[in-house]
Amino acid sequence: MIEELKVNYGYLFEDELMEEIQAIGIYREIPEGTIIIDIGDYIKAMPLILKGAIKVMREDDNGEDLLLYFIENGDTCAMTITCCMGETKSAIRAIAETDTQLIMIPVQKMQEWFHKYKSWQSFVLQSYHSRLNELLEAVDAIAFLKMDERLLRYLRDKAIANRDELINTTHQEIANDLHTSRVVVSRILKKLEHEGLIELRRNKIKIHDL
DNA sequence: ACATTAAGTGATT
DNA sequence: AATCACTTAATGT
Repeated sequence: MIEELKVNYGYLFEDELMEEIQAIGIYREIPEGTIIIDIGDYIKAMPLILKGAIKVMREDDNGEDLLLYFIENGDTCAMTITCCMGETKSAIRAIAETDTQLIMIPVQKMQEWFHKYKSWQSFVLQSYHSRLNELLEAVDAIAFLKMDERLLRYLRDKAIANRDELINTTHQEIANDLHTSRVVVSRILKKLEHEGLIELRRNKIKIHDL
């Protein structure tokens, strides 16, 4: 566990901060599919991801999901950062995309460190910045890309998050993430297969050139 | 062998 | 791009 922390964050934080993280942070292992943070939850801790990936979803009025982006090793959730500033509820849902190892940092500590450690401050700001960019990309994708382009992007993102070109999912699940229907997903996937970009099997999609 | 769930397809809006 | 209705294929019991 200490190893994982070193590998992912050692180069970012000074030794003193690393020790505080180890002393204060709560290590957790989260199985795939677990809801880590749900919409409306008050956030009391900030996760530092050691291993695995998390998908961040938004929900519409009808309770339908839409995937915003994936977060991976060495990253954190931007929602927690905003929430730490005030007493806000989460506007997103975070689900473990794969089995995930992370360290939970109490919000109070994360505020304290913000003033105490320069490296922590820039890490938080940097994360916030990249999450915001990913969010804008997600908006662009929904607004300007056609379904086939969105789907291809989705597959690539998912393959990267999982660090595996063989994706394990159903067409129905993809449809849910992209907020479309299963039939549409099946058709586009068939098309992509004919173009030689992917390979389809039951519950599995292999991506050829990442 | 049968039931269940995933995926493929034509037609319609 | 969504929905319906139906078929076919894969998998579990």
